[in-house]
Amino acid sequence: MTEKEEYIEKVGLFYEKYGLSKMAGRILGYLLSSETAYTSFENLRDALKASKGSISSNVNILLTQGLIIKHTRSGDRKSYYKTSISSLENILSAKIKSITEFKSLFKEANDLKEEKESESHNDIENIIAYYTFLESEIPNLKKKWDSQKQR
Amino acid sequence: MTEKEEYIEKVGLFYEKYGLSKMAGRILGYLLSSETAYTSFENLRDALKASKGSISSNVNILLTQGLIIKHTRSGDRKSYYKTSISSLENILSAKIKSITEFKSLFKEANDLKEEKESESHNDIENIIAYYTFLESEIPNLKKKWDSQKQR
DNA sequence: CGTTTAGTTCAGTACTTAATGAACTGAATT
DNA sequence: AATTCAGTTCATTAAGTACTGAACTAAACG
Repeated sequence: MTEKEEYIEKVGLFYEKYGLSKMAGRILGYLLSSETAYTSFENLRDALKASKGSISSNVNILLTQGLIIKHTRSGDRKSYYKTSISSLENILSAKIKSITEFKSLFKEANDLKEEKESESHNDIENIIAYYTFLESEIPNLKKKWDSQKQR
Repeated sequence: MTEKEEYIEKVGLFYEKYGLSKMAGRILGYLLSSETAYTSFENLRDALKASKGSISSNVNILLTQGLIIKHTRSGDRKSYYKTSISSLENILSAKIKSITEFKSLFKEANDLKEEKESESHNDIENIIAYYTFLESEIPNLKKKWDSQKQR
C-alpha cells in the first residue's frame, strides 16, 4: 500500500466516523491529495477499485454537500471533479449550524417543562444564551481573518 | 404520542443523524425534558420501553462522552442520571476538535504532493492557516462570554 | 441513425450496527 | 447466609446501510 493509498483510507475512516460513507471519504481523500486540478470519474473508479454505482452515488453525495465541484465541457462526455475550497473553508459555519439545531432542541425541552423556575430550567436557559452569543460572534471571526489576510 | 414522547424521538433522530445511536439520543432527550433533577435507570427503561441491556449500554456511552452524570448513594442500589450542563456548554470545543482533525488531514494531503507550488497546494495551505487562526480565537470567545456574564 | 461510451438507477447481497432477552455479578436486605 | 434486586455482559436476532453488477438513459461519435 502506497503512502497515498494509506492516506485515502485514513480519510475514508475519518468520514465513516463522522457518519458519512467510507467511499465518500476515499473520494475526498483522493481529490485532496491529487496533483492534477481535475480528476475524471473513470480515474476515481480505477484508483479506488470500486464499482461505477458506488462512485456515482458517493460523488453525488459529496456534490450535494458542496464538498466537491463537477466540471464538464462540450465535446467531452466525461465528468471531472475537484475539491471545493470555499466549502472546506466553511466547515466551521456548518458546525455552527449543528449548534443552532442543538440550541433549538434545548429550547424545546425547556418549553415542555411545567416548572419554569427549576434549577435545570435555568441551567439550560444559560446554555441557550451562550450559544446565541457564539452564533453572533462567529461571523466576526471570519471578518477578522479576512481583514488580517488582506494586509 | 404525547408532546414529550415526540420530543424524545426528535432528539433520538438528531443523534442518529450525527452518528450516535438513536437510543442514546432518546435517553438524552428524556433527561433534558425531565422535570426532576435525577432519573433512575428503571425510569428510563419504563419511559423508553427498551430492554435493560440497551439502556445499560447507551447510558454508558453517554457517560463516556461526558454528556450525562451518574449519581448513587449508599443504602440504595439504584443509579440515577442527569444531563451534564458543563459538557453541553462545551459542545463547541468538541466541534473544534474535529476541525483540528480536519486540519491535520489537509496538512498530510499537502505533504504528499510533489508539486509544492501548485494552485491546490496553496489553496489548502490557506485553509490550514485559517483553521489555525480559528483554533487560537475560540478560547477567547469563551473568556469574553464568562466576563460578560460576570457583570 | 446506429454504435459507442459515460454515468445513473436499482435489485440483490454482504456487511455492520443496534436491540433483545437471558444468564450472570455483586451489592443490599432480611 | 440466603434471597432479592440493579445493572452488566453477551449470544442471537433484527434492522439498516453500503457495495456490486447489470440493465437502462442519454449524449457524443462515425
